[in-house]
Parts: sequence; C-alpha cells; structure tokens
Amino acid sequence: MSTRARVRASAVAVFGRDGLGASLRAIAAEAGLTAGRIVQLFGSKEELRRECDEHVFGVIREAKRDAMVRAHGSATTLEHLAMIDEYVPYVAYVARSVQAGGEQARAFIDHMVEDALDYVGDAVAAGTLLPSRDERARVRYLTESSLGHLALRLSFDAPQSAEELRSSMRAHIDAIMLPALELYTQGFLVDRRMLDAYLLYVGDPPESEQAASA
Amino acid sequence: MSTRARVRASAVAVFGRDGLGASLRAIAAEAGLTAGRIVQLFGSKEELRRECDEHVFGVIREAKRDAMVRAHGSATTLEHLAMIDEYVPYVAYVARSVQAGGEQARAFIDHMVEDALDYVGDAVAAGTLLPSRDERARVRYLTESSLGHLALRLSFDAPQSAEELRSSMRAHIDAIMLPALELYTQGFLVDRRMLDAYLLYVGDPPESEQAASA
DNA sequence: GCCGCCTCTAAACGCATGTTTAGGAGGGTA
DNA sequence: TACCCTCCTAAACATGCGTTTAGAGGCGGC
Repeated sequence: MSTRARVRASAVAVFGRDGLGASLRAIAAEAGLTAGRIVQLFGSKEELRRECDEHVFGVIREAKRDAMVRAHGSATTLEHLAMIDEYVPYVAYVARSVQAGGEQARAFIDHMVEDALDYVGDAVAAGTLLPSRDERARVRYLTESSLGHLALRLSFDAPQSAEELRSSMRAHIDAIMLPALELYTQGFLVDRRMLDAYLLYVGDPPESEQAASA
Repeated sequence: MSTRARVRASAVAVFGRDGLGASLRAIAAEAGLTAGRIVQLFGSKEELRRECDEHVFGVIREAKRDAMVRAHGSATTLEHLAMIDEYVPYVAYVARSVQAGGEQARAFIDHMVEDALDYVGDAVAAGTLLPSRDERARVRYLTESSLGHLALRLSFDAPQSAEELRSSMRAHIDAIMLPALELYTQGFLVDRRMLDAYLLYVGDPPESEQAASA
C-alpha cells in the first residue's frame, strides 16, 4: 500500500469521524507521518479532499452496484450501506463532505440523484413505487433529506473513535427505520387537501387521478 | 436598543448567514464595534452563542404559537416560518446552530419534538393525521430531517448577504414543497411489504390493522 | 566512494482566530 | 477642576492552522 493510499485512507477515516474541519496534523498522526509530508504528497489540503471525495464516491457507487446485484435489482440507499460496518467510514465521509459543500460534493449529489432517477423510474414502471409529479424533485428531496439528517446526527454525536462512529451510525439507522418506513408506505396525512391546495396554488391542475374536487 | 441587544442581533444575523464558524470580527463589523468589545460584553464567543440560542429559540417558539393562533389551531413547521421574510434569519440561525451541535441545540430539538408531539397527538385524535407506532420517533425523524435538510441547503448555497439568504431559503421551500406534500399524503411505496418485513424483523407484530399476513 | 533521488522530519512562517490589556474619550458629580 | 465610571478602540498575545523550507537518512546506480 503506497504512502499516498495510506494517507488517503487515514484522511477519509478522520474526515468522516471529525468532519472536514479536521486538521492535517490529526490526519498525519493517524497515518503515521507529518502534516508537511501530506502537503508534499497532495499539494494542499483541498486537493487531498478532492482525492478523498473521488475515491469515496467511487467506492460508494461500486458498493451500491454490488448490493443491487446481490439484492437482484432492488436499489440501495446510503442507509443500507450504513448498516454494513465496512462501509460506515465511507458513508460518514459522504455526509460530512456534502455538508461542507464544494464543487465535488455538489457533483456527488447530482450523480446520486441521476442514479436514483433510473432506479426509481424502473420501480415506478414495475409498479413497486408510486409515480411523482416531479420525479427529479422527489429523488433530490429524499437524497438531500437523508444526507442532511445523517450529517446532523454526526454533528451531534461527535464520535471520537471509529467505534463510536459505528455505534452512532447504528443508532441513527435504528431511530429512523420505523418512522421512515411508515412514512414511505402511507405518509401521515389522512387526505389530499393540503396537496391539492398546493397544486392549485402553483397553478397545476389538482389531477383527475382519483378524487378530483377543487 | 442597548449595545448588548444590537450585538446579539448582529450575531444572530451573521451566524445564520455564515454559520457558527463566523468570526467575532465579522460580527463586530456588522454591529459597528470591535471584537474585543464583544468579549467584554458577553464574556466569550461561546456565551454569546448561548444568548443567541436562547433568544432565537424563544422568538421561534413564540412565532409558532402566534402562527398557530392565526391559523386557528393548525400547527406550524419551521418551513412555514421560513416563508416569512421576517423570520428567515431566525430559521437560518436555528439550522446552523443545530448543525453545530452543543447542549443548547440538543435541548432545542428536544423541545421542538415535545411541542410537536402535542400537536401531532391532537391531530391524530382529530383524525387529520395517521397514527404512528412510535409517535415520538416519527416526530423526531421529521424534525431532524427537515432541519438537517435545511442546514445542508445553507451549507451548499453559502449565502453572502441577507438577500441571498432569503432567496436561498425561498428556493429551498420551492424545491421541497411538492415532493414533501406528495410524500406526506401518500408515501411512495405501493404496498406494505417492506414495512411488514421490518416489523417482523424487530419482533413487533405486523398488525392486524388491515392486511395481516405472515 | 560518491552522487543523486526519494521519503520524511523538524522547525519556521504567515495568517486568522479568540481573548487580554492598556488606555482614550466623554459625561456626570463633587 | 478633579475624579470616576462607562463605553469603546487599538494593539498585543497565545494558539492552531495550512504551508514552506532546510536538511537528514537510506538506497540504488555508476
């Protein structure tokens, strides 16, 4: 394993655990060298982050593809990956990188959205997901919400070690699974009044789908 | 308006716009004095933040109560407040403070959850909201998700002025309203299989409510 | 043996931060 | 006038950061 790769791995772990504000010296300590050396290797902290982004996003995308194959076709969310210890550091990194903003993170979200659009389109066609009036907006909403939620959790828990990171992640999943599934299967509003009122407000016809009133 | 109050107002505005990492000098410039003076007035940056938290959370809570009265009983979310220009800085501050963590923010989330539990309980009893198997978990999930989402948006948009903050907030609301309402009224899964599988997995009976199988 | 190269460290540098310190300006009071 | 108190600034200070620099140490090639 090259020094570069080792430093990058340490950086991903430390960034994921402490956030992108983590110091080069903290990463250097984790990787067993000095901060100066990291700059020599990568040029700057920002370029190190760029490489971490690229690497992590690649790992995540491949993991999702793998998981989809293993689950014969059903799509995988980040939360699914977060349940696998092996992927916890990567998922944490994604949340923290996305939270820190920057071009790379924006690109990653866009890519996740595009990927998910495919899956969702297929699932809608197959009849397992309800269609949306704006598929892209829905997918983006769900993606950003879950990422933002996870980022919030990590900020709050402020895990001090890889172990604490894992247990924080597990607690997060445990806390959201039931309400998320409930919400996903039935929502929580008993009727369409608020939705129809909004559709009317934005000028869309409230649909003749089922119960057209207005 | 006392100097303290003026500084606190500037701090809320700057923290909301730039995040809690904003420097005392930036706040001082906004308030028309020096960083040293702020420390003399508040003791430390952390105490300044504590006072901002307290003040903002009070404003938000009162605003929600007001809005609930005006809307004769129907509960108000942070997103509702975010649509009113006057409250934009406060909503932004809440998102950034909560994202930064700390005791005060944790307490605020807890308080929001408890408040919402009341409203949701009433609405369930009144038949406008579907019940949940775990009301507290549901309310917490929704609260944290929307706050996290908003925090993510602000991190990404990085508004440079109060104007940009307002337009960022407005864009956020515009982007989420439709998918959120769709999700809230119907979810997106066509059947209960995932939910039932999970209920089985955690040992809860999948309910005899409607379609009991297993 | 010596040169060159690569890896790496230790120390320094410049900068921004929160905080402290010394003191100035103005107003009220004796 | 002299004193004091409050509000405030300007400068200094300590700290931590990313980054730069000078050089040490090992190792292969000629």
